[in-house]
Order: sequence, then C-alpha cells, then structure tokens
Amino acid sequence: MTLSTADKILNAAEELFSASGYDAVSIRQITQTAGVKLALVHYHFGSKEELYRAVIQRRIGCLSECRMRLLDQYLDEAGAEPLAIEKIVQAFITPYLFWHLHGGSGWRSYSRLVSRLLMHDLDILTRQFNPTAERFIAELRRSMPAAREESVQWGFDFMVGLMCNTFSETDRIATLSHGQCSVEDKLEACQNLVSFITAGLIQLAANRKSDLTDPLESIARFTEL
Amino acid sequence: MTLSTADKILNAAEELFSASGYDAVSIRQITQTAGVKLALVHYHFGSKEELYRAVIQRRIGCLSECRMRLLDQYLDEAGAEPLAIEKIVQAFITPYLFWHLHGGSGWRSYSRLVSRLLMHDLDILTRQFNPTAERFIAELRRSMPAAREESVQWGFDFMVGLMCNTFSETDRIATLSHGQCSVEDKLEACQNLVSFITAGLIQLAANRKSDLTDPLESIARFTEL
DNA sequence: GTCTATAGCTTGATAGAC
DNA sequence: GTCTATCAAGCTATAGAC
Repeated sequence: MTLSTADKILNAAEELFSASGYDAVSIRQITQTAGVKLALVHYHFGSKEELYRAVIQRRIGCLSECRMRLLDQYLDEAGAEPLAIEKIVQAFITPYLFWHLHGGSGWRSYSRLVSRLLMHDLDILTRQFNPTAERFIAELRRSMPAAREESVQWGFDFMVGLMCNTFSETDRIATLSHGQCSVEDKLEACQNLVSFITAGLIQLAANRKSDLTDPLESIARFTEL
Repeated sequence: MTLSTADKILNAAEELFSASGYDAVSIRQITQTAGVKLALVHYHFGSKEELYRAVIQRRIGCLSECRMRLLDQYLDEAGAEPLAIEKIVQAFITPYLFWHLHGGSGWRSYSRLVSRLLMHDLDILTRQFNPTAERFIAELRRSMPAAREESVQWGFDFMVGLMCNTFSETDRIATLSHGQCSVEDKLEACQNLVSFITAGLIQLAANRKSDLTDPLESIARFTEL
C-alpha cells in the first residue's frame, strides 16, 4: 500500500481543504501533511487551483454514477409509472451516505469538501453535476404532475442544499441538543433528512406556498415604533 | 449622510466578506473599497478578525429581536395552545426575509455573510444565536408533542440550514432552471421555503424516518461488481 | 483620528542541480 | 521525479509624525 506522490498530495489536500476551505490552506501545509516537498505540487498539478480541481474530480464521477444507477433501478422496478417521490430522494441522497459510511476517511473529507463548495460555484462542479441534476429534476417533474415548474425547481434546490448542509459537518446540533444528537450519526441524520425532504416535496407538488404577508406586516410595524 | 470612518470600513468589509469569505479578502481590499487608509482598520478595530466580529455583531441583535417579537405575538394570539408549526417557521424565517427586502444592500450582504458563516462556527455567532435557537426549539417541541427529541432537534437544524442555504445566494437554481427561477426573487423562494419546511417538520412530528436499508444494499451490490 | 513608511512574515510559483 | 534555494508579491500589523 505505497501511495504515489500525487495521491499523497491529493489525500492531504482533500483533508485540509475540507476542514478549512480553499483560501485558508496553503500548499506548504498540504505538502507538510503529505510528507512531500513543496515543489512537487507544482510538478504534478501545476498550481494550487489545479490541485483543488483535481481533488474534486477524483471522486465526483463515482457519486454521479451511483445516483444514476440507483435511479435506473427504481425506474425499472416502477415500469411506466412515475416514481414515488421518496424513491427519487433516496436515489439522490443515499450514495452520499453510502460513501461517507463505507468509503474511509477520504470520502468523509470529500463529502464535507463538496458541501462547502456549494457557495464557491466552481465550473467543474456544475459541469459534472448538472447532467445528473437535470435527470433528477425530470423525474421529480414526472412525479409532481400538478406542480408548477418553479415548485419543482425550488424543491430540487432545497434537497441539494439540505443534503450538503447535513454533510458539511458543522456540528451545531451537538451544541444545541446538549450532545443528544450529532452529525456523527449520519445514518440517523439521513433517515430524518430523507423523510423531511420527501414531505416537503409532496407539499410543493400540491403547489402550496406559504403566505408571508401577515408576518412581513407585523415586522414592518415593529420597526416603525 | 456622511458616514464615519468606522462605518465606511464596516460597510466595505460586510460587502467583501459576504462575497468571497473571510480568508479570501484582505484588509487592503477593504480599505480600498471603503476609500480609507490601511492603518485605520487597526486603529478602529484592532485586527482583521475583530473587524469580522464587529461586522457580524452590528446587525445580529436586530434579527434575534425581530424573531422573538414575532414569536411572542403569535404566542399571545394563541393563548395557551401550542403554536401551529407554520407560525413557528414563519417567525423564524420572515425576519431574515424582511431585512433582506427592505434593509438596503447592507442587509443583503449581511444575510449572505451570516449564511456563509454556518461552516465557520464562530463563537460570537453561537453565543448570540443559541438563546434564540433554544426558544424556537422549545416552541417546536411543544407543537410536536408526539415527536422524539431527536426529531425536534433535527427538524430545527434542517430549518436553519435550509434558510441559510437560500440566503447564501449561490444561484444554482438560475442555471438549472434556465433562468426561470432565481434566488433574486426572495419572496417566491421564501414562500416555497416556509411551506417546504413546515411539511417536513410535520412529518418529523409523526416520528417518521425513512428506511434506507434497501438503497444502501443496492449500492453495496453495485460497487462489488 | 489620520497619515506615511516599513517591519516581519507567508504566500504561490519557479529555476536549476541531481 | 525529486530536491534546495530563492524570487516577487502579498499579507497583517505597528511605529511614529502630524
């Protein structure tokens, strides 16, 4: 199990980027963690940003493929019927969970890193992710026949955001629950997550939007005083 | 409307931090944007990190207060009854929306900045935020009488995460929907958001967790081949 | 309170020996 | 492929004149 220099660098970078974000990590820290010399990053990857991209690239295909295969399996089983919304949510989220649980520490870092990345909007990510996204949106649309297009779009966006939030591993919930819950227990988190998202989507499927006029007016009244 | 130097710095910092994150912004950029000299940041705030904290501090009380007042109003109206879950969600989210809509560009930046901050877990934020959080969790608990404590905790966590995600303003949805939706339309987003979260919470209130054994096993089968 | 000037350090990147 | 040595630029922070 001797790793190539490139892999050592990728592993260290994955871990550090996922813990602190791109800007807060220097390539010196990375090479030190990896146990290799500074110049080797530039030899193997060219620049810090290209290293970052390489880290993301390494595992992204695996995730997309898992999602697609699970979706295909459910479509097979359902025949011509639209999928149950819960199945779509499961096909989207379980691959993340699976690799997080059984992929070793690298995958744990990776899921955190990708989740962090949501605000960075890097071209790589969208280029790799959008095809999968569009397939899931299409299935969602088929399973929400009465819904306006916006509801479908927002529903998918909420699902992605919530999943990333859960895997980003800021353990707010541990503090607030005084240790009773923790993002450490990803299976528990995801069971709740999938259930929560499914119910939310079913609600959007019925075109229900909450009317916010009253609370907005209340606040306006507060701030005038 | 002449701003003090400190306010000029705070405004510039708020805007830049919210756009790029703490580490990616230098105090040189900040002072340049603010139109003041470099040394003044250290004179007024001491250090870059203290400036960051000051930016967060400036508006956080206002938000918490709004949330509390709205919650109090609803409690008044409800008498001794537990609140409808939707009311709790509205009391939590509408203040964010209100200031985002009517607070000027500073508040727009601010909501994005705080949302970004979720992964940074800064002591200030939790110290300021946790009392509000605990009140909302308590109300949620009262309105979800059959729910296990974990469901209440996860439900609240999902609400916070989803709200922050929506206000962090990465416009994934604009690309995926080919321009049909956008985070620019925050009212539309929040109407869907509140409806989605409410339905999710009601689901959790009934202690429903999704069973993920089947999809996890399917994936395990894929990866063996 | 505001300015200039600069100290002291870290950063990403590269040149060139082996 | 890997190493050492180093560059040029950028960074936070501070000292001291006004």
